[in-house]
Amino acid sequence: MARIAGSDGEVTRSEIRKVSLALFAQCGYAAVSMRQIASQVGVQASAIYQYYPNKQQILVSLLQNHMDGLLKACHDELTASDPIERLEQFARFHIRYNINRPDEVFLSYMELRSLEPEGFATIAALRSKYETILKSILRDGDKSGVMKVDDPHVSAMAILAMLTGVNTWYRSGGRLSQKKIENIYASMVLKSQGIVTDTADKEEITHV
Amino acid sequence: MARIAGSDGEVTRSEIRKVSLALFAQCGYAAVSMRQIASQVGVQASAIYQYYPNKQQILVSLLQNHMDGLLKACHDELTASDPIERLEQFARFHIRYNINRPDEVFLSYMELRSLEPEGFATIAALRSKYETILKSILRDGDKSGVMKVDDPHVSAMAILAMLTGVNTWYRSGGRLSQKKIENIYASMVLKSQGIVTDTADKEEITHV
DNA sequence: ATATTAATTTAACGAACGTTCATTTAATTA
DNA sequence: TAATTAAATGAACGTTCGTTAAATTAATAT
Repeated sequence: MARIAGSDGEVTRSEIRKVSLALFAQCGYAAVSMRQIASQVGVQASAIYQYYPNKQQILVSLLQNHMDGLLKACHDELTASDPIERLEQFARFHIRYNINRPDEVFLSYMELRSLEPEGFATIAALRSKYETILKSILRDGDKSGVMKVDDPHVSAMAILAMLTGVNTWYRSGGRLSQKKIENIYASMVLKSQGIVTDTADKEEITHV
Repeated sequence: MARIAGSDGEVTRSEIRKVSLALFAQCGYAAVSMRQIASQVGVQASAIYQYYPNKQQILVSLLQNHMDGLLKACHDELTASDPIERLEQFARFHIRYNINRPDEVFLSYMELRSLEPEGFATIAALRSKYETILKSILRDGDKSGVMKVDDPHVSAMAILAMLTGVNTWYRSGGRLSQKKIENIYASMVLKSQGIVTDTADKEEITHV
């Protein structure tokens, strides 16, 4: 056999992406074989080489794609100029965007180590760009006195870790709605940087 | 050749552990071969089987060991009875303990997926035990009114992710001392749960 | 109808994998 | 000193790995 009736390169390409993403996230890049991917796509391993030059490039392409989408969406959603508002927008955006892309996020944080130097540099630069957005907000908020930021770099890392961590426990259809989760995390992020939210109970705070 | 002059089983065993830990953390469990471990230990691959029945058991043993140590140390350090003090003790302990064991922590969070069902159940139970310690503190603090905890489970996950995240950026000999980092994180954790720290600047908070 | 391009197959490559086994040498015990 | 145990070796097992090459069929363009 050779070409199959009804076969379409674009469909196969996107199937390879979908399957690779799921398998890499579930088993880890190194533990997944080309034959495993091919099998789930419904094709022989050699067919994958029509679309990607090698296994490594599948990973690079997936990560590149994710980071590009993240940066673009973030830029579009951060509309406020006030630092506090911007921080809240960032927190809510990060939760909302990542909670629906658990596999991409997991890959982005876990498989940087599987990248060869060139791909690593590319992806690390994109991540750094994203981190800088948050650091700028924190620096602005601290300078204008509306936040208490001990160290912008540490705060940024702490906030990102906290927000991204939602993917370690959240499963759709669980006890809490995405909106509720977004609210809880946004509130914790603001409070962690010395911003008092207006969710009533203000007397609680003055007991010290 | 066979047995080497001066060879000692206990030394080799601990070398295997040390090397496996470093390699698993750096490359991922699946990407590391028995020959690779053996080579760094200075021995043939077959010699490893004198100490571990298979590759999987090396990983299980490393993770088991780490979680046991973590739980034991945590139990010893959490001496306070006041919820706020206990939360601060927990935050400081988690940072201090984990910051000096980056490889173990990385493994514990990343390679659960590499465990076969039996090992997975064991390690997951230990982790759950640790998480419960933090959840109890948050529940106590919320009930007695000294904290504002939206949801103990979410707060616990958020705090743990935030604290554990320090290992993604901290490198010894960097700009900040471990003590300073501990302070910053402890402060953020307390604030995130509605506790106002006594680091002055209280008027900042009342501006809302 | 024919030629070309797209999509896939089958077969094969050498290398590396985890693991087992029989053997060999060093250290310890009797 | 002889027998036993401890610690390691080297060769080999069948399997799987990523990747390449040539062949084959389907769809499209001429």
